[in-house]
Amino acid sequence: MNCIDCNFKSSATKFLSKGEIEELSHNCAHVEFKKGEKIFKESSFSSNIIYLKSGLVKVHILGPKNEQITKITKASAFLGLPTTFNEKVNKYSATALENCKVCFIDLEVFKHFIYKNGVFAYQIITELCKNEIDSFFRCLNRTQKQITGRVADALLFFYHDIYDDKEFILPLTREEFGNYIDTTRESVSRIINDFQKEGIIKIKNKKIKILKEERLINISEKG
DNA sequence: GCATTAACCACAG
DNA sequence: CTGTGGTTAATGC
Repeated sequence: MNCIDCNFKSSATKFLSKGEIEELSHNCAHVEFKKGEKIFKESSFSSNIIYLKSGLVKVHILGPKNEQITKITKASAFLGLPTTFNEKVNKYSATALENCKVCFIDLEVFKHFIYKNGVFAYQIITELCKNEIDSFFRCLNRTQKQITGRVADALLFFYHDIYDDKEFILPLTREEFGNYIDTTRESVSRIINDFQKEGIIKIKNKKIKILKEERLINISEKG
């Protein structure tokens, strides 16, 4: 496996020197996961940085009551920075929502790049900052919007950030959808059906088509 | 009080 | 796994 020819390089990896790419090649394992498989597991040992090359993933933590879906990430992205960088044990799990291609990068080698290559480090920091801002907004939305607004948010998220298409297959069960936006599967069902009755979306099982984006944005903003 | 919101429970496809 | 209906608790006019 040679990383030079990889078509899925992260914005950071593009700034590695020839020698560094070579070093990466020798310390990186490519693995494929099928939909539904766990990529890494909370409270298990890990000494790798995990990079998602293609596919879609849910990141989740087991809470006292149920599984909380922290975020949904599509490629390309680093999955296990905060969980591995200064920790021996994973603080959360990641599960494939679609078939995924993933690279496991040796932590020591990765750290070495950070020490030696400033531009590489800068790119990593940029990604981390973006993640933090995203999580701030998700926190805000979760706590200050009511469920209708959160469902609208999530639908717009899938449209804008994940599929870039008004019609898509929801990669989550109703239960997971609930865990993602902090509510119950029943509420998700009801609100999605209400949206359909009002002609805002069209839904058949997991297949969703957004008909009135304006209305969704409006609902999302109103909370 | 009365209405709204949302969780919980139960039952049925 | 989903959808629906009834019930209940909390919150807001």
